[in-house]
Amino acid sequence: MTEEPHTVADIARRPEHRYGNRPTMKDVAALAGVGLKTVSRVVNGEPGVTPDTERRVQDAIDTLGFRRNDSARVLRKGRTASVGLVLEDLADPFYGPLSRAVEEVARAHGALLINGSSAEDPDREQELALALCARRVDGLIVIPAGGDHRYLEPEIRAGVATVFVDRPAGRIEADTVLSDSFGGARTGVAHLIAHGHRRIGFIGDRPRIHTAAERLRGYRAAMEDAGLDVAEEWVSLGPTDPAGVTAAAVAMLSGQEPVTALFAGNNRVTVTVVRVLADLGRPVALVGFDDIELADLLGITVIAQDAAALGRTAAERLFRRLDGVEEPSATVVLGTRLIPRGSGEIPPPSDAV
Amino acid sequence: MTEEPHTVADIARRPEHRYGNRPTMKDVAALAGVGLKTVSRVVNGEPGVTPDTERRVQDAIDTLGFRRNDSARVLRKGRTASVGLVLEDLADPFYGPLSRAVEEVARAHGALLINGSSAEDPDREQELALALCARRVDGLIVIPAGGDHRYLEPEIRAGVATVFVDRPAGRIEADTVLSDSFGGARTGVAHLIAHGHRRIGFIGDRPRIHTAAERLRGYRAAMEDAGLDVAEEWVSLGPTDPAGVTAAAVAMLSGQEPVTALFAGNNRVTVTVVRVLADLGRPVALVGFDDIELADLLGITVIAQDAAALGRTAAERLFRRLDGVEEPSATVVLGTRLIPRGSGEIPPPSDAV
DNA sequence: CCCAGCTCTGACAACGTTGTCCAGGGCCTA
DNA sequence: TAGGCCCTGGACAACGTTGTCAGAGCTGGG
Repeated sequence: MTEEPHTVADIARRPEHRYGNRPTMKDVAALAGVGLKTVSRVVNGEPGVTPDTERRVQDAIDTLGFRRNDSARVLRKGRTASVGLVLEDLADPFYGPLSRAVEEVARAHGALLINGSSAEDPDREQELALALCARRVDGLIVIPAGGDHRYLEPEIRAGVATVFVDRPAGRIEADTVLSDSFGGARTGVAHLIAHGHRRIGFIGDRPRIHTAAERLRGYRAAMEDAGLDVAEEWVSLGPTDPAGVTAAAVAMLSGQEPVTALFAGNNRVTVTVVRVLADLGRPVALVGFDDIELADLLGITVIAQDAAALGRTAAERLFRRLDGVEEPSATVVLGTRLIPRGSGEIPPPSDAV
Repeated sequence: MTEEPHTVADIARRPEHRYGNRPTMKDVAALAGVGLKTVSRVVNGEPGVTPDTERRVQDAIDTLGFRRNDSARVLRKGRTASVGLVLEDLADPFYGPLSRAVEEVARAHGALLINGSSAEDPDREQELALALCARRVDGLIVIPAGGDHRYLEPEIRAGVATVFVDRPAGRIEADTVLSDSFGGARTGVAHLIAHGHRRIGFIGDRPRIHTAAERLRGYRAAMEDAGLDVAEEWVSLGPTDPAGVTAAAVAMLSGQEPVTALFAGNNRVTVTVVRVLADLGRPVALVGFDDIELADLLGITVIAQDAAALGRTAAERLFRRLDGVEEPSATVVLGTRLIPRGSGEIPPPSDAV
């Protein structure tokens, strides 16, 4: 060492230190009476330091409350050991488990997860994803809100591993993990048809959302498979706020030829529809896409997708990329599961055709 | 500029560039034929650049797909414009809205939110919080899992603004935002007593969790207010996994003198208890702490706390600190609300004392 | 015609860390 | 005892950005 030792008081006295007076390795080195690099070695558990020196350094670290500045470390090393997750809304119960699953995988790989909500806004998705890239996350998992992800091309080319989940990427080729929205909806609607329904309503989200379009397609396919026509007034395509869904459901359930069954396109729609049906007083069959907490108690038949499996699969794929595995990008489609709980097995009223 | 222009191909040809061949400001400067600092000025929208120069720089940026490296920026500037949130479990529906509320406030202040789950493990909470500090987050919001937060003292002294939410900090003085667990539980239990119950069970979490202890205290206070004794077998203190709660509930509901009403200490407990009661076939009164989705349809009376308000309040306090407001640390307690929906208004059976 | 004052630009250092490389000292062997 | 080797520790550069400062070019007034 070349300078007189720095004490805690010395450092606290520095007038305008940027990190609010944080000690650096240099301070630790000065206090311990060793060189800068020796401190680095101790901090990183590198070999080549005698136990005695190590103890002196460790004491200095504890005395000063030193913590390594990862920004500087990242700058030097080029890897941040962090991955980003851009999702639609953390408050949506579907994304909690997904995010948690990603976090667990990241943790197992020693990486930190940074996530943000796009609020279903394409601009905000882009802003967030690029902000994460500016932070130099090693990888990115995106639940697309928008339909054009070419803005990520420079990043991907620059080496940011990227995986899309729940919805496919737009106008770009990339790894993708999806639930089988088409097949799930088709199964669910076929289930209603098998229980005798002929007039079945579909309440889903705007078709610019890929899963919503796929579920609508599944609905139409099931109807067509059974040789049934679809009246336009049986189909509602968002928005899916409670008021919109309530209005749509009420419309379908009234009039000359009301639907006798409903298929709900996602968890939020299901919840609202259940409320409408509870007020209705007349039994109407219902199958919902996505499982919901307490659905078993309410006897709601659902098409369940495994949010945690989606997140886990995507994260594992991401880390395989980060581990250097080179393979062509692929799309993985995870299956869904019909869980009959009563509401989907209600027969149509006898006076219905 | 002093070097020959860098082209996209030049940069791609670099053998071992650490960020997977990312262009830097130097590259942009070389391609645009300007100095380094001019690029910096353009990127940051600083004045003093002629429109013509700015256009040349912007073109080079677009051509190369340049994105500023925020790690280097942070290192230089000392502020990261990011805050960390350490919570218990992102998959818990209570924390989704809380996290989302924090994110919204952060966004409004131009900051990014980094969050992680402690899984209710004190060691993991510490590991996560310190990892966030190493990333030099400007501020930290913590939902404590452990009871000793002295490990944060050096960080706080070094200028990391810190706010605790939902549970108080242990052995350290800091800003805290809480729900009124004691008052809420007392109100809920008093509600059951007002409806005629004398033997009331309490199923909560381990008392080392502050909210759990407070709710237990509220239960005991309400019972004492009414001059009622509490039998030890009426109180279950976790764990709150479904099996444990089911066993506890079944035990309290059987025997010579079963309880006629239950108070559930949190949302997970409530859900499990509702399942048990559904299987029981006999009406038992229930009040739960925390609101749950669909609780209205199931007619569950709850003590509701506002998770989003907790998050918002904490985040606002955090950013006031970051904006330089100096004031003594304080604890804010947010009120709870009793929402009667039926289950809490069931009277005891007539043969009960 | 010259210089003051402005605008625009660029050279340079610094942020805190890690990788490279070299020096010095102790120990073993011949 | 001398020479070589290994082990420990330190000096220095570099990562990509921003703040400081000074210089170049231009305009306008004296």
